[in-house]
Amino acid sequence: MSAEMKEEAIHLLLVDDQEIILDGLTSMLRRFEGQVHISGRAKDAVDAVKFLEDNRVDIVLSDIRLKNGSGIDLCREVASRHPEIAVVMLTVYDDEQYLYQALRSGAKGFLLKQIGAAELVEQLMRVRDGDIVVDPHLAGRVALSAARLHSGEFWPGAHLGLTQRESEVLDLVTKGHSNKAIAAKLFLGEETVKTHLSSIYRKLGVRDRTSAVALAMREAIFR
Amino acid sequence: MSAEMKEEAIHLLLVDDQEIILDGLTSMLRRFEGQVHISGRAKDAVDAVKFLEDNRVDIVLSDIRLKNGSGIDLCREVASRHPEIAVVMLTVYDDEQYLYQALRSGAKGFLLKQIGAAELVEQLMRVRDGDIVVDPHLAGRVALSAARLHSGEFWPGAHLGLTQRESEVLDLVTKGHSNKAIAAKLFLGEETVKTHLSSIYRKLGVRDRTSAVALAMREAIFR
DNA sequence: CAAAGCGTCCCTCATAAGTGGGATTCCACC
DNA sequence: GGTGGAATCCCACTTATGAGGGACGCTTTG
Repeated sequence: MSAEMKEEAIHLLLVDDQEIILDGLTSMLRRFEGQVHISGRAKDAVDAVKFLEDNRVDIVLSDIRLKNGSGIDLCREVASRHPEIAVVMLTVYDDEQYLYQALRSGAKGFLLKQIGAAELVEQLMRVRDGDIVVDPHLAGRVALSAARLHSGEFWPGAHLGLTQRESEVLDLVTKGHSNKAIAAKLFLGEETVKTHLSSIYRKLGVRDRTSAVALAMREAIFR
Repeated sequence: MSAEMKEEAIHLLLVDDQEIILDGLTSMLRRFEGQVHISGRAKDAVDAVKFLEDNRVDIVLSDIRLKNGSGIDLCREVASRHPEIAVVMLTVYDDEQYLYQALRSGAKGFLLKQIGAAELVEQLMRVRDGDIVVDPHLAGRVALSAARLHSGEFWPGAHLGLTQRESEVLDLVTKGHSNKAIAAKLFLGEETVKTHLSSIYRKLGVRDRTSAVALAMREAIFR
């Protein structure tokens, strides 16, 4: 405890287009004044970048969706202009895709807004110490995905009983390709594609590619 | 001003599963202590209903998405058990569909979380006085929709240049019907359906029904 | 090892889908 | 009173799609 008290407070910039969130964070973090210090608040990416020019900030805590440009854009901007400043995304979107996008854009953390105050501060301190953090609620799911990807046993649509190959085919169908084009892309005969499609229709309980696409997009298997 | 000061403060119950939001609202509304008073906070619909049993509450301010049941459920519950208590939805979902659903379920207001403190308090006072309020950001759009519906000049897909008939056809295609089935449903010849489809493809810039469906669903024209 | 599942390819056949013409009526707008 | 778009229908033609078979090699699994 005393070891941590010696360290300087983390300087934060809060970025969110909703005042409620800014207020909420401020009031949450007030209880941890020794550990975190709110340097400033911004309502969009432009304001945020401007603020970083002439203020000390260790971590930018930003929502994903902002008014002028997304938090993802902000990540890239900060990563290129101020590589020493970490950006942590704080969002309601409990979505793996967003997480991956954020991390690829240089985010050092991805937390959900349902996080508690103490936990938030703890994660911020870990980021300050060089860690990359992921919200515990997402971490489990992500690890599972990663494990499945590693062993090659996971692909979109697997939960519907589709094989990997069938998923590849359905994906291309969803993108509007003809059987011939799909065959060319996958280095297959057109007949093979048809065979796969027949299996897909049987498994999905549909009669043609149109319904299959509708189902795939509704269930968010592909987009 | 003095006339308003004479009135009693509005007793609020805040409902949201995110602590940040509860904290944010609390700290926002602290500046308006004479006009609003926070009776309590709840994390889900069950807690909220329980709280209403033995506390004075004038307005329930709730998110749409909660842990146990939605804010919509809460609306119905409160409307039937405590018709004298108004429920106001406060949400990030800037979506007309949610708005309509909430109002049909008895909500007395629909506000977006991006609202400012002063405006929030003003809207709450209007609800207390019997008004039904809609966030100004949504109100314009809603009025436009309503006007278009009234004059019959609005249908899904109109913004892409589709005619009303073409939209009907595309809708049925999206639902997986064949040209023949569509013709039967709309009392048309199959050729007519084909003619419409060709126009649709031209206007959407696609080559077949599969891509048209993908586009329609991606753009959320139909689902 | 045998069975099962997957992935690949092949064939035939029926029909659905899509194109490009042309035609008619109705209605609104200039 | 003409122009043009929308909606309807028709025909001829080409191509894509899907069903129903069968066949072969490969792996996994019991």
